[in-house]
Amino acid sequence: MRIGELAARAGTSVKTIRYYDRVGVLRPAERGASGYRLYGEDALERYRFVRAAQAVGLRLGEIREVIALRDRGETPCGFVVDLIGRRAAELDARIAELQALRDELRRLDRRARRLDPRRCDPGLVCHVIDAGT
Amino acid sequence: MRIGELAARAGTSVKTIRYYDRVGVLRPAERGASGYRLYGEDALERYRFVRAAQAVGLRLGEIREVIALRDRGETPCGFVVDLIGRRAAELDARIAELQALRDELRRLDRRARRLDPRRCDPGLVCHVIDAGT
DNA sequence: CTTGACTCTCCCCTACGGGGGAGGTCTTAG
DNA sequence: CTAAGACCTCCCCCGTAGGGGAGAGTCAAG
Repeated sequence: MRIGELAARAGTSVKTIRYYDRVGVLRPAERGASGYRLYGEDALERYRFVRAAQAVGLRLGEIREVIALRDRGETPCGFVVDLIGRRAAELDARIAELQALRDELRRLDRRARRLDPRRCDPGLVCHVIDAGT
Repeated sequence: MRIGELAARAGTSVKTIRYYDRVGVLRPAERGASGYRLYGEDALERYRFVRAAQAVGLRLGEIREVIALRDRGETPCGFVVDLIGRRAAELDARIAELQALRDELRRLDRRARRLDPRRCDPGLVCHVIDAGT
């Protein structure tokens, strides 16, 4: 099938399919004489895999590596578990960071309620933030 | 003082100070005859405010608005509290999202341990991810 | 044979906060 | 006076996953 049909059946845009070709996660089976990308039925399944992998936080570059392993006949499971572990660690760090920021905002908000806006120091931009430094 | 001295005293780069001028959060007091940016002592304090505001998640565009309010003689406290509230809500949503993803990764990891790599379906790219769809 | 839908490549654009470097001017110490 | 170092503007670059549109070739139906 051609790119338009694949995109329609996959429920995505032609641009996205072309982009996936470019980054190497979804290559067409072949190119027609006119240069058109031609895909087999398996392209649909492959597309769904890419989406599922993206949904669990893998980047297209990583997904490409997973697919390359598979195409070389190896089982990418170990590699995938590794990736997932690393992503989980990054995620934990990121969540902790955001939590800390969230706590800081809560603190600022409580302080803002205690401060009197009329007693704002004119030399500062805003005592809500300035004093919290 | 000129831009190099301000950057050194603030512990940042000249590029950053120029960028802050461009986006309007830290304007020089004046320009010398040669076009050089000239800053007063207060620039250092203003710089610190910008950093503090960035640290609590405000974007430069928002910081510029806060400063503009202040420069118009108004107290930006209410606006700042508003901004902080909105940022907190965004943060909550983002944290929940990342938590959900983290839980999904945990689930995948547990499943990967139960699956036998040797019984990977050759028709799929990776059963760890595929089956989780 | 023509027309309209489809496809191709190529290039610029998004958010965000700057970094790198070119090419030209200014200042200041020796 | 001259040379180094500081400064100026302007333009392109990073990451991520595409979106928008130009200009040109291709395919199918009427």
